[in-house]
Amino acid sequence: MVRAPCCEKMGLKKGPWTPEEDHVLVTYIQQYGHGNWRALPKLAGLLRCGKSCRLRWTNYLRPDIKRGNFSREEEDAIINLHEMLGNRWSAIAARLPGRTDNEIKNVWHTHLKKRLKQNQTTTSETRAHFFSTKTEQETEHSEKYESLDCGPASPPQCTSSGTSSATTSDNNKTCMEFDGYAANLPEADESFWSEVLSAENSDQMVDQFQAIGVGPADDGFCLDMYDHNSMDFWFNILPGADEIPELLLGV
DNA sequence: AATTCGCACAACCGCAATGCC
DNA sequence: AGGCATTGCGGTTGTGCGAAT
Repeated sequence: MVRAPCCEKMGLKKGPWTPEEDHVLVTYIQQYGHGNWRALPKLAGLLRCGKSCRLRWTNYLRPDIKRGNFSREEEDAIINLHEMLGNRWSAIAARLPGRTDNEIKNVWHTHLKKRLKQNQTTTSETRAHFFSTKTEQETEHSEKYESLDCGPASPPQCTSSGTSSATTSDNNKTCMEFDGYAANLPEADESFWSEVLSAENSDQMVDQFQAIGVGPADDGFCLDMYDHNSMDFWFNILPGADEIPELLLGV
């Protein structure tokens, strides 16, 4: 048995709020606060359900709400937070003063998803270029990459469609999701760096790692390369390399 | 000028979490 | 501890409006 929507109760109004209703709600809350949302509409003389009043207040009428377009900084923040938190809109909103979860959700679905998709297309072109120019040996490597335990990933908690991110660390491997697939990559420990340094094109690779501030600890760089924990990170470094190091292939 | 289409945003719905008795 | 009421949250829908045809 499905619970009937609260507003189906006799006489309760649905749909867009009128300025008069807004005025009544704001005046009441300013005067008495909103102790009990369920009781509020009756006390304020509104023909709305408490849920509708709460939503109207939290998403639109609250005095601390910042109206108007999102700045580029805010959009970037949403994208970053979404990468970290997933669709936890209220958690994202908590980090963006004056913005509501509903507003952020709308902006995400109308603007940011598209923006992300465009960026992703650019990245995919880079990847396509990388794989189209690979040598025979690299082909072998990329086949290995493609044959990693890369079954479709379980529904990603913190990734949006098509994006990538590191998820868990397990058995000394870091699991990465990449366009819906998961790959286990090794931890970047000392042996990782010794393999990098002994690779044929080590100078080139080390240059590229160092360019982004990542490298072996004794070279004065941080070891925590999984701060850069997306496949974009790897593809940004690797296009210039002659081959993908075995380590990155999880071999 | 009329109609269609797509976008943006407000509002709703249902489930989950939390609080209270 | 269990049941009910309330609140919070995320997904989805409805509506208004401007652009395109």
